Amino acid sequence: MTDNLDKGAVTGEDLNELMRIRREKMAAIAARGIEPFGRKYHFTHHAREIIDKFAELEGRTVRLAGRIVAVRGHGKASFAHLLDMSGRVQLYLRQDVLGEAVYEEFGLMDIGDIIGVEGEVFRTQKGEISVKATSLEFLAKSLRPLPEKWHGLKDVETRYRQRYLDLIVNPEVRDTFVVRSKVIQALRHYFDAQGYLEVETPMMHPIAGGAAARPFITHHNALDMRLYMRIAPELYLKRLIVGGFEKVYEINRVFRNEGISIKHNPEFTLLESYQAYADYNDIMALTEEVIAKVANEVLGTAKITYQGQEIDLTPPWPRISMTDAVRKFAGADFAAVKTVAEARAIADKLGVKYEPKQGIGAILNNVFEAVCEEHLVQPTFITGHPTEISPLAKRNKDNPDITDRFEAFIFAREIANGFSELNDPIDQKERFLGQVAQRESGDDEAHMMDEDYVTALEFGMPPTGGLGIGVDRLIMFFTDNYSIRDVILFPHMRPAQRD
RNA sequence: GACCCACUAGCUCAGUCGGUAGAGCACCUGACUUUUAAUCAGGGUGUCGAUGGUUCGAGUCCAUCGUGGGUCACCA
Repeated sequence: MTDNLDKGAVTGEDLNELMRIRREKMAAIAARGIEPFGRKYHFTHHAREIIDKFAELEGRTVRLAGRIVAVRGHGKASFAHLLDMSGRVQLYLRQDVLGEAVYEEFGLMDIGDIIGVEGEVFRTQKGEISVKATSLEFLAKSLRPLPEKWHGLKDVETRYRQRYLDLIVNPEVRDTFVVRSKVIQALRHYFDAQGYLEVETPMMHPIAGGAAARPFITHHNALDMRLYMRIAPELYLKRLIVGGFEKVYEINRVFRNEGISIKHNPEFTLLESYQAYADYNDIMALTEEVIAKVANEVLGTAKITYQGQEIDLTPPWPRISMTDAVRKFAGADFAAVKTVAEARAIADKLGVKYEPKQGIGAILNNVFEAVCEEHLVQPTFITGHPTEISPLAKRNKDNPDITDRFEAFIFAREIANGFSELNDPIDQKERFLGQVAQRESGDDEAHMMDEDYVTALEFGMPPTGGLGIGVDRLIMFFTDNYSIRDVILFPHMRPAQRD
């Protein structure tokens, strides 16, 4: 494989003028007996600290390490800005302080170079807190020019493929991923504090279960067997509930072999939690609480603005059944529907599509998705999903055609899904058989039969409430990003060049 | 997968009716010891995504392909 970006990296051919000049500077540095690519540098402060603690640091000597992101030369003196993890601080470099030789070495430094600086903290005449350099050290010569200082890097393809550039020049991108880290930390905080045990279950499954999605398929050589990248950790987490862990959760990647869009990446981060002796009402309360608490912990407020729309995450969130939602927004009463023909008639009238194999429940869900979802801007729980589309959820006590299940919607997007878990192994096996029949009739997203999971249920699983939260989508709301690719460091892309 | 749009200098972008490729920043040369999108004088650095085609002549028109973005479908 050749990467056109690195063409000439070894041979020295095909370099554009900007890169050639940097190579020449690198050679000039080496000719002075200095390593262009340095070694360990002991720094004492970050840029942010110089600013924040100026009162105590003024006049003191500090050591900083970071990347040069701007240079303003004035003959025998220069200004530069140094960027590190914390932010940026100005450097002031004077020939009479550094000496002629070191000042010449500064002349061999480019925007993009990573350097170590020792100097004295002071404030310039224009009032900017700065560091007057007394020594400089090359830590890494940058052989390629950075994107432009003012417009930054806008080309989305380059931003995703070379995310490091995006992070260097676009501060808000850096902020997004700091928030992402804090959100995940806050989620762990919450579940840990509630007495949940964080666990890790297999990413490679002999049977891809726990969701309706097409899996990625791989192969284990030594065992000569097909394996699936997991589409959900659900069935393994519930095995742990059978094993006696009463509260478990997992935050990690799942993989679904589906289309890529503004809302979908083939691998995404899912939080799943299970609580024994609880039901879906408990889990709804947990869901609204954890999301509001994470918002408060990370953003300092439960009122967020997403795409110009204020969204209040403060509990409690309204709860409305799927049937009631369809009655409200579509004016159709599925509670009165007794036959598939009647359901189809409603769908036809509303212009909603359905497939021949779909029953009343699936058609109801189609109508809900087509007509109701768009209205669910403020956080809302939709409950009572049809049994037909919920093969792992417990049936409602009064109506076996629906389950004790909910989905949480924010800004018309599903953000969480939970239910009272089906713990009746006889019913579970029948549901699996129903799924298998659908699979055999061509639905490759229907669930597979998982005999071992049924066996686990036969040993007895306590009544359990379960939850799944799409973590990337949550982070999209918290960082006001419209595309899931903007909250995933390295979103999936095609290779830049194909043979 | 289908449809629509985009691809020009390192970056951000212009490029009219088909007639020798442009700007700002960055970069190079020179000046400048408190600037901050530093300033001043000079310098254009390019496989116009790729390959074919039409044409006297293609960044521009046509076809195919590639990559990206958006919408739809599937999904969370």
